[in-house]
Amino acid sequence: MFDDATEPDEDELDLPTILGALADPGRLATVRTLARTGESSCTQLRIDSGLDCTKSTMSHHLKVLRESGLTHTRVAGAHRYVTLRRDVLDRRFPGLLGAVCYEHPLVVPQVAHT
Amino acid sequence: MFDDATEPDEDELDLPTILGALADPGRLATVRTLARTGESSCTQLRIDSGLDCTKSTMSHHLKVLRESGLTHTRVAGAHRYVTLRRDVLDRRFPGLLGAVCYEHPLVVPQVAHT
DNA sequence: TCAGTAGTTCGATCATCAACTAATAGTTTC
DNA sequence: GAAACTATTAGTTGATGATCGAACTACTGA
Repeated sequence: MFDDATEPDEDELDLPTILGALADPGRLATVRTLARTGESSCTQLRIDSGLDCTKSTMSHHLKVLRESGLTHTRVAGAHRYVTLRRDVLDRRFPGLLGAVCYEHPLVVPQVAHT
Repeated sequence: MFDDATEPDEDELDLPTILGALADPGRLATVRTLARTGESSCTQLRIDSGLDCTKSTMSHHLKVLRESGLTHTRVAGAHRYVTLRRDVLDRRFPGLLGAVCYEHPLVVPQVAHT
């Protein structure tokens, strides 16, 4: 009765859909956490991402990420392990993960000094 | 009575907000058109982007793009000219515009041949 | 001044989505 | 099998957003 936990094929990826999945601050934080920690679970991601939400909400976010094609879910017993689909995403949308995952500091105007 | 047509400052840009603006297929097409053609008007963008929508809808999309910080609007008489804020965006989110504006071909599996 | 053009705003509709509580499915352990 | 645990699903509510027609503002030029 549970989902197959399958994600779309590489040729089915849709950029607006992916951007929509990333447009939620919680999901963006989750993707960044995945980029940093690698494979993780629903419970662990809720901790590491610092999201203050219920399990069901986190589960919902993970479903949106999976169905957009951003993540892959590996079912193993009572656990589901989520990973970023780096290879696929880098092929279809080169530079996107990098641009989105790493915080860039605000450029502070510099005053020349000796 | 009309808007000031001002956009947020560089330090106010918010990535989820920008991704949300780009998550609409029509707005993504508009941004790509702007990247290709440079400064353009509401009417021209509606033609060049191939969006089948009314003026009011296009105006709404342009407002979302402007308020997200993606575009700048120059008011000149009866016209409003829209441009992509390349410099600002490339500083705050390096690689994002490139990843989002240029369509990458599907990689077709290759068979080795002599 | 009046008609025409460019673009915005208003108001309404319809769809989507985030969030929650509560219930359920499946696994592991006792 | 019962209990504990992980995670998903169902159902609801409230908010946001896409779209449109119509009215409106603002400028241009005859």
